[in-house]
Amino acid sequence: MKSSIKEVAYLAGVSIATVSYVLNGTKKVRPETEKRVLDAVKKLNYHVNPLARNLRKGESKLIGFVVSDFSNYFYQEIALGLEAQLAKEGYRLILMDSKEQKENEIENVKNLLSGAIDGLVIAPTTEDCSYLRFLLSNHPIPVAFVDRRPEGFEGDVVLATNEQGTYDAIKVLTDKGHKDIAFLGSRMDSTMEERLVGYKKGLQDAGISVNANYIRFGNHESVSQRSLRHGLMYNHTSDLISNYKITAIFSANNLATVGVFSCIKESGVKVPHDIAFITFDDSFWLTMTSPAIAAVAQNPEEMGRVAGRLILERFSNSLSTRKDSYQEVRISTQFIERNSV
Amino acid sequence: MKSSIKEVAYLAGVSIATVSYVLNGTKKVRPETEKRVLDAVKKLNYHVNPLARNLRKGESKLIGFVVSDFSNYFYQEIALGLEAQLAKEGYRLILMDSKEQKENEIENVKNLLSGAIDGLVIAPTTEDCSYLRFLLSNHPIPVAFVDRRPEGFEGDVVLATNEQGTYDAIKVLTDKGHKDIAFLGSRMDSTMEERLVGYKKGLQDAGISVNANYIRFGNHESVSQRSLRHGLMYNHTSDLISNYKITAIFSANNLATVGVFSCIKESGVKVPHDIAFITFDDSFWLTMTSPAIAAVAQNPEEMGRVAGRLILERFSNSLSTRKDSYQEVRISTQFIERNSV
DNA sequence: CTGAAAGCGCTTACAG
DNA sequence: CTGAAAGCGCTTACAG
Repeated sequence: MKSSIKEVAYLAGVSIATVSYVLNGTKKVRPETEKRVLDAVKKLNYHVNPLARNLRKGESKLIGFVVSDFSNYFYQEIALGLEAQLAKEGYRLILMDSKEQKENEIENVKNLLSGAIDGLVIAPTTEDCSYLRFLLSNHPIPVAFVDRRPEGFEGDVVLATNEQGTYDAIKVLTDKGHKDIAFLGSRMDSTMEERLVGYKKGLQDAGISVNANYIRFGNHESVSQRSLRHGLMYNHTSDLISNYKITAIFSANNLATVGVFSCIKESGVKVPHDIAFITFDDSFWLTMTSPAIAAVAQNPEEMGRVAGRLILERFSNSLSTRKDSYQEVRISTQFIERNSV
Repeated sequence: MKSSIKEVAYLAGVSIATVSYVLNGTKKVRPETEKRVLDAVKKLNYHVNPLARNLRKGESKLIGFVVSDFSNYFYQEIALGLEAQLAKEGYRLILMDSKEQKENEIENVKNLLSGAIDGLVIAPTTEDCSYLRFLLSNHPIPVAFVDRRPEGFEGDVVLATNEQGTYDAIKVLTDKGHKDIAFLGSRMDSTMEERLVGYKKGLQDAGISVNANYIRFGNHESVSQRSLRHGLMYNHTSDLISNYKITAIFSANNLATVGVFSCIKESGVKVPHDIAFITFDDSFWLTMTSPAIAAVAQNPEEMGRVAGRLILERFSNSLSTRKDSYQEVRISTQFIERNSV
């Protein structure tokens, strides 16, 4: 059933080179000849064999996306933007989930490399990306990172304005007179560090001193949205509510929020009357709760689009070898006011 | 930097055939020879060029997944299960979002076919899949469908137990004495039809007659979770609450629920006191609302896994040409009781 | 146990 | 404007 370029050439009475020229528009061909080729193509319902083209051109038009936790909708939206951006230039996305485990991440990259990919986008599970030095030593493909800045390996990076976003939220709280504001983050990393800086600056600018008891983190373990409901964040929140005189909580990412808000809800604490609440990361469900939850919205889809753009630029500008040109792009966040403050 | 099989052969003092035999274990090779090859491989940090292997073997180890609406977490979880299942056999997933538009779906399939894929999984935007007949006529690859049964094209299908799941939920309501139960679905299709059958049977078995006014649908337009909040479902709910004496609402999918619950919440109706509420499709956020929302949980991850298994079976059994062997697999749903009933 | 050689189906200098 | 031919880097009958 499947026909090859040879059959087309034979049927059209030309060489396979001419068929290729017509199909790719790489050389001028006499209109009459072109028609004969096109007729033969249609008659045989011929399609170029991409496997052969790939080998010949040394490219696959495939980009790998290794994502730290695909069950987190934040990353799903990044994938959405990335896919859309790549599609514009005829590239396609291969998705691999690391499930918050570094070893899976490494395995995924290896797996991707053993297939054929032209570029790599990574949302790393932890900042340590030194393993890439070895893995990529014989694969000169561009790599872009999203959400966390890598250590031990260089590439383009796309991050949110974590510090500013948090600062904005804290300012909303301090403007309303809050002085005892807790900061809860699911786990410490470079991104969380930036948010913490925003928190501290926000307090400082309002003349409030930082209380170390009010700052809590989860652990580096793998955590799913579901298990988080009654996990470490839940306990931290419970402790803060019971034993400290906090009047506001800033939850520094969507994973933490699941545990924090579960606790708030189950404790019968009134939001915002007893405690005001703001979360980093927006989602549609934040309007389904009572009250609706104010949020610092990231723009994950845009982050994905930009990561895609950065990778694609490496192909067109053939900058892929120029290490000095790596870009760090910040995507701005936006405070979304709702009844929880 | 990149070395080829030739260089390995040269360095090891053997033929390229022998290198291939060692690397693939396809033929017995003298241990001593094997060691020389392996040493050369390590020394050169050689990796097989997948592009060449693909051409030679006529496969890409790539499966395309064309998903009707990737912003819907239901499909994201299917992708998760599918990816995991395929990874087990060394296959990788290419993801394409149709954004609820048939034309995008067709474009995605074309795009995928013009690249190299060994199989296709489709969550179709509408049941009409006759376009595949033409597109796949020269691409003899297996196709599996999830979530909706295709019309005009055959393949393996994975569906939830839509009728039974709905029946279970309605029974919970009728057992509690509800007689005026509304059914709201975001749009009519084969899957929704099955749920509607479950609804009607549930009422019938409880000796309650169906009231056509209580059954409402959205339109076939593209709908995002966000825009749905105050869309057609919201209006239907508002109408039902204001003008009919309903005591319970069954929302037949997660998209509808966003609009329905938004309206319930904003209307100040007390759940479950004034109106009991159950939704099809579970999600973590259903416990964040007040009250938590009871749900008929599908198992999208399992649906993805099974779809992957069905595709992989077609490769190993070389059944891909046997049209008569198509399977329809039902993944069971589970009622999850929460305070909304 | 090992190798020479064909061939997967293209694209692209090169020649005319 | 068109074609003969090299070659991308593998795998695999086939021969010995």
